[in-house]
Amino acid sequence: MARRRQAVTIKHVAADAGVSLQTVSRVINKEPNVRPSMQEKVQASIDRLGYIPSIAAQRMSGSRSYLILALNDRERTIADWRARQGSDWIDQMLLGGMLKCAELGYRMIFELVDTHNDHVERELGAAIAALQPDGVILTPPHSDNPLITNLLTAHKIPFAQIGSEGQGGGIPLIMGDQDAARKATEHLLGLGHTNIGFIAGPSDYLLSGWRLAGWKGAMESAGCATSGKSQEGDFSFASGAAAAKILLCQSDRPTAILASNDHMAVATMEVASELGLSVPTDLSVISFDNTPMAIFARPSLTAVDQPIADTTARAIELLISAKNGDTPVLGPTIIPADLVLRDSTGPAPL
Amino acid sequence: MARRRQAVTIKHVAADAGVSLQTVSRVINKEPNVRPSMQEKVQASIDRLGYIPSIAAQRMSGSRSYLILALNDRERTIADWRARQGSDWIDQMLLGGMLKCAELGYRMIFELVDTHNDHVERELGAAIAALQPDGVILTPPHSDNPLITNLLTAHKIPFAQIGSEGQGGGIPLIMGDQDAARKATEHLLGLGHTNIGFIAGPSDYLLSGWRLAGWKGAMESAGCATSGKSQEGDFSFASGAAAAKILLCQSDRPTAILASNDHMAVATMEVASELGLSVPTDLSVISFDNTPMAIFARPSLTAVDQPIADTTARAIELLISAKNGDTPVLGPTIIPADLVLRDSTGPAPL
DNA sequence: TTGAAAGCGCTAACAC
DNA sequence: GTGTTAGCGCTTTCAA
Repeated sequence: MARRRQAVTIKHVAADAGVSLQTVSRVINKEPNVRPSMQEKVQASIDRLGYIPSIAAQRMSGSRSYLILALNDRERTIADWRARQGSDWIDQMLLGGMLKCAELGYRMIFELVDTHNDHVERELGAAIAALQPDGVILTPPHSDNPLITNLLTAHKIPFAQIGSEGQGGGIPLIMGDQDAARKATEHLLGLGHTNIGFIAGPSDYLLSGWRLAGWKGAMESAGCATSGKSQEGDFSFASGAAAAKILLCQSDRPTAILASNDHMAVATMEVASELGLSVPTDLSVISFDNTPMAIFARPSLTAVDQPIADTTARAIELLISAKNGDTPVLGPTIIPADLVLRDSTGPAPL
Repeated sequence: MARRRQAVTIKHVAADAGVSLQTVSRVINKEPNVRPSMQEKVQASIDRLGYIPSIAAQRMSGSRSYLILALNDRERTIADWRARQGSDWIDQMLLGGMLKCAELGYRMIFELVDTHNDHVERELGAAIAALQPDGVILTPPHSDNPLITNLLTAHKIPFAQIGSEGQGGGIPLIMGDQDAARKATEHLLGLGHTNIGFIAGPSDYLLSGWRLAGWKGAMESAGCATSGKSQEGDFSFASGAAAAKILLCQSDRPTAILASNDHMAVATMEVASELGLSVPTDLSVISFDNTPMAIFARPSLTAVDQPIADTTARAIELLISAKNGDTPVLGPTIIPADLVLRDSTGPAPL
């Protein structure tokens, strides 16, 4: 295969504009100290020749690769893809991240890593060596993995930690779980519910705690009891069903349940149906995440949306700012989550 | 920001192993004419130092970037993402493509292009100049777009055309639509159905024709009538409902319908329900694509799976072979599609 | 404000 | 079979 050469290089532009390579480089990188007339002349040549810099060459000589690496857990991601159940986490990251990258002249590359073992360091190290990304986006459950955060810190590569409060020294972003849980609970309170159950996520996810706190806070502010009204699941359908069964078989049965993800909410509706309860007449249900499952459930689920796209987009912006040496934002960036109203919620039964 | 240097370069390895750069390069690239003892010694240094070549440097000097570009239609992809209805085309491409790339030492980068206007050339040209990909994967509806295929041909970049018979000079891959349609129809015939309706996709999609031909072929082989039993939709829910209404209001109503995608199949079930027909007792329904919607539909849909992951993986293999100068496969590569049995099909009513 | 020179990490081409 | 040399396209450093 023939040696491949760039069609139009910086040399062509320089020759065309009658200036040095360096001046063209300055124009490309929007550096100061270029006379406007020069800048215009060079830009005209660039446009005329349709010149686009090679990112490989930029990376070779300069300090940037114009590449952002997004890391996801290998096992979970592949399992979701194979299940074809419409878990759209990756799509939403792509939606927010790719478009924002494109806007800023960057590209996003996905990489899967094994969180469970020590391969992480080798795998991530290889990706860093091969690509030299300008920034890395970490996602749960490894946003706070010290093996990863230490490695990135050592390499001086800025990184965003989605769903983390930023212990690792990166840029933390969280999705307003606590506020959203409060909002969802308040919505139910507004519908007249006072006995509202909660199905929590596993405690090793930080967001499980945030969601729980939001529900608890809203309940307590309204003077409603929370004791004995919450059960922990592990995000799976089975665990949701088990939790729902416990809550719904109590003598003082809740008239509404807030479940920490869509799977557990669907399970709750199924259990309700088995018990002869209809949703939303006898029981209102609200879920978290708003994956496609929430739309397709019958009745469709009122859900707290997870603003993955917005969060990823913001992560990209902050990463590039950090790379540019801008002063970092203090504290975690919170992306607010909306409540999407559908058919699984209604007024409390009399 | 400090100038970033590679931690371990080919030089370090060469020094460590006491050989020339070139020898290390030969080992990395698995070139012949390296004495086994040399190869082992160098490999030992590589392993010990944890050396990984920089793809930017490889691209700069050599003829490969180790990057594969996957092109998708901007408008449709973004619309799907925003709808959050679980269309998992991109996920499946990622599943098949990313894993295969990783296996072969490549990376996959996604890019969205506007198919509708002449921006394509500018957009794609820019992506090519910036990334210099070793191969490009084209997806419907622009697998045969001459603006794109000509540009790639001119740049001598190998490209795969998914869902195309290969008019553009690329590597064509198709997903066995015709065979699958035949299989699906035969499945219905096997259940005793003889009056089987078909809802076609829009005629500007090549695969619409293939699916239609498969149904027609199976019907004719079985001696069943096809005239008046097919209606064209445009893949939307509304068009599916309209087509189903026409088919199901005929005096000689079909006992089974094969719809060219999941949306139109769900619409068909809804229309059946309105007409007081129950699925699958009175009417069997089979869909194409097997997106998450097919799982969540009630009853769940028996569907022809679209093997996007397998197809993408194969495309990567063929692209890299082409890049290596291997002799191309003749004719389109056909990836067989399976029929996934669920609850929307049953024996023909008596 | 602009230009010239050096070099990033690697491979192709050629010499030995 | 192995080493040497000359770049790839760009930015950095330094000089003018």
